[in-house]
Amino acid sequence: MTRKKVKLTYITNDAARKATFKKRKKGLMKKLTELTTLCGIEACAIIFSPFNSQPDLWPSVVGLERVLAKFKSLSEMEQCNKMVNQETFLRDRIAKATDQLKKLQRENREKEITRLMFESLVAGATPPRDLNIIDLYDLVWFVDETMTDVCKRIELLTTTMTEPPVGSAVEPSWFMEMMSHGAYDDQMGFKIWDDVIQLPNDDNHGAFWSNNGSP
Amino acid sequence: MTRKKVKLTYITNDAARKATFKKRKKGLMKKLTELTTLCGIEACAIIFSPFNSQPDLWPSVVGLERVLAKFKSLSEMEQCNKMVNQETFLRDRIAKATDQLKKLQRENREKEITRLMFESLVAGATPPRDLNIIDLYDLVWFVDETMTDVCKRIELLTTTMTEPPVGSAVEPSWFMEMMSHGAYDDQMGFKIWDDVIQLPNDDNHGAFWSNNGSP
DNA sequence: TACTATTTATAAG
DNA sequence: TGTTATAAATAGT
Repeated sequence: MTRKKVKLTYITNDAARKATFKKRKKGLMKKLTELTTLCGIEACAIIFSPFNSQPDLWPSVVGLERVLAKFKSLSEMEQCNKMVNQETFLRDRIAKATDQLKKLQRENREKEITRLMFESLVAGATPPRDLNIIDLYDLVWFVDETMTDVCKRIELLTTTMTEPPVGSAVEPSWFMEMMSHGAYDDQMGFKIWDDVIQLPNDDNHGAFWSNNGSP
Repeated sequence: MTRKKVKLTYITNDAARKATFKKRKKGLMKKLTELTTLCGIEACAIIFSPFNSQPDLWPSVVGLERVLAKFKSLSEMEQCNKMVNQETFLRDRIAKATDQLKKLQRENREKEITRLMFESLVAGATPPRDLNIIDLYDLVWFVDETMTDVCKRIELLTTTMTEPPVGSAVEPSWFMEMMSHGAYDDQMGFKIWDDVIQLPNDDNHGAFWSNNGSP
C-alpha cells in the first residue's frame, strides 16, 4: 500500500482490481516461499479468481498433493482445531486497532491542549469561546506543567550563566516545535485509524468507532 | 526483513526460527485476507509446522471446504494448469536478479572509474599500478568526458560572469559528491545481490554468479 | 512495463 | 511483549 493508504474494501474498478490481484498474488507467493524456506515447513495455497480459469496453486503438484493428503488424513476435529476463522482474526485486529486508537487519542489530546494554550496566550490568536470544564481543567494542568518547565529553565540559565546547547534535555520538546512551526499551522488534526475491513459502499462506516470520535 | 537483510535460507536457530515463523505466518494470513477482500476472490492456505500439532488454516472451515471442493472438481490437467512450480518461480526471480545485477555492475563500474580518476589526479593519493588495458581505456574515456564537462562549466562561468546556483544542471552530479565525501572514503564497494534462495551451509555459495563477480 | 513515494512487514534488540 | 531501524511490498503513475 503506497502513494496512498488503501481502504481494505473490494476494488470496484475492474482494471485496478486485476492489477492489484496480479501484484499481490505474486507478493503472496513470494512470502509463502520465504516462509517455507526460512522455517523448513510445508504449506500450500490455492487461489481461485475470475482472472484465471484455473486456480493458481502453490507449490508444485507434488508439494500440494502431499500437504492436502496430510490435511485430509486428520480427523475432522483436528482439521478444525487451528482453523483461523475470520472472526478470531478480525477480533484480534480490532483489539490492536483500538489500542492504537487510544494511544493516538492521548497524543492528540496533548496536542490539542498545547494549541489551546498558545491560542489563549499569543497576541492575535483567537481562543475558542465556551470551553467546557474538562478542557479548562486540562488547560490549567498543562499551563502549570509548562510554567514549571519555564521556571526550571530560567533558574538553570540564571545559575550557570551559560547558554546550554539548543535542544538540551531541559527544553520541553514541544517548545522549539511550536516556535518553529508557529502555533497556527494545521499539524494537529486527528489522525484517523481507518484500515479496518469494510463492506463496499458501507453507509454505516465509522459507527463502530463513534464512541471514540471527537466530541 | 530488517535491521539486516536476511539470507533466504533455513534458520538453524530453533528459537529464531519459531519467532520468524509466527511473525511471518501472521503476515501471510493478513496478506491473504487483503487479497481476497480487495479483489473479491476465493482462496485458501494450509500450513503444517512442527510448532503446531494441527495445521494452520485459512480461512474458516466453510471457506476452506468450498475452495478445496472447487479444486477437486477440476480435472487433473486443469488442476495442474496454473500450478506455479518452484522452477518457474525461481527462474523468474533469477532473471530479475540478473537484470538488477547488470544494472548495479554498470553503476559500480562508473564509480570505480571515477575513483580511479581521482586517485590518479589528486596529490597524496596512491593510484593502483599495473592497470589493465580495459581500465585504461575506460579511464581515458571518462577523463575526456570530465574534461568536456569542466570546459563547458568554465565557458559558462566566463560568458555569464555570474555564479549559477550550486547544484545547477551543468554541474556533473558526481562532482559535488566527490568533493564533499572526499575521494578516499569507502562509499564505492560493490553492492552484492545475495538474496537468491540458498541451501543451508551451502559451501558452493556464489558459484552460480561466478561469471559476474569482480575480476 | 517500470518507477518511486509511501506504506507495510519484520529482524534485532 | 513492544519498539525501532531497515528492508520489502505496492498504489498510482
